[in-house]
Amino acid sequence: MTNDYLSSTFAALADPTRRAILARLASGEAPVTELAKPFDMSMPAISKHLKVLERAGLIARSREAQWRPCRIEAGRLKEVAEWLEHYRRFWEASFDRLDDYLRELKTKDNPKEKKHVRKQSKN
Amino acid sequence: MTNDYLSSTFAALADPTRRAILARLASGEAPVTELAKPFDMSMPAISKHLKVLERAGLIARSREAQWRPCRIEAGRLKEVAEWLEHYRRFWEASFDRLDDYLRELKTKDNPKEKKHVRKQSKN
DNA sequence: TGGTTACATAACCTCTGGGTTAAATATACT
DNA sequence: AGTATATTTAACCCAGAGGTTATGTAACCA
Repeated sequence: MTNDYLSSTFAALADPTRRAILARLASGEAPVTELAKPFDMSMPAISKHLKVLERAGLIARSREAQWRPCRIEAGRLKEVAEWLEHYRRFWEASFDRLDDYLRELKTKDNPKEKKHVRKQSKN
Repeated sequence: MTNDYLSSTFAALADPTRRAILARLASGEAPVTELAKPFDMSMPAISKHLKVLERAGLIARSREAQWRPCRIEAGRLKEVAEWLEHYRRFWEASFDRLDDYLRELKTKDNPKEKKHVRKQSKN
């Protein structure tokens, strides 16, 4: 499942340095040295971050002489967006409407339940 | 900045158990024992996962007798969605149009550049 | 050929994350 | 008061993440 990828994608995004690198790459390809400039961090550290991003499928690296330009690879970000869509109603609906939704779900599934709804196939 | 929260939110979402818990909670409040049922895992492990989700602001817990019902708290998910929006064009635009975009960005910012664009204030 | 630049790999350290079992706490039930 | 149920806390273990310095490799330059 796409499930497997989600864990490594989220893990990769959980680091501010890596998110900053992605933000930089959003304005175009860049070689490693340039990506490293904003950070007070050794090159190997940056290299590791890039490897994490690459393994997570968030960036791709090519070769150009002695440079290794990096660019954003958007597929996994799209998967994250799709995963998030399942929860959109939680922040878009007004709270009242959300309550309505849950109450409806509850009574439809298990009319006698009072405390909490029972497990039901998710998603 | 919202930046601080993003790291803990993404970190919380990087675990499949925790995402499954969120998926379950998407269909309504549930107490801890019920959340634990699908998993071959000790209660303290679940308890820790819930604490991570709570600290990340992804769930909230209340009290009801000896139960601690959990529910989704959508604010942080919304922040993730907003963060993602900055990258939407990367998976939505056709590749040609993306190339156009980057080329335009590049020439506008630094007309003489050939290999790669220079650093520029991000986002 | 030798030096410089760009980057990766190796070896190491430390801290945290995710799991365990055992014990504590809180509420309800009789 | 005494037991059962629900949940958290404590103490521990181990693997992995994120950083370091030192070293290796590859391409360009003179």
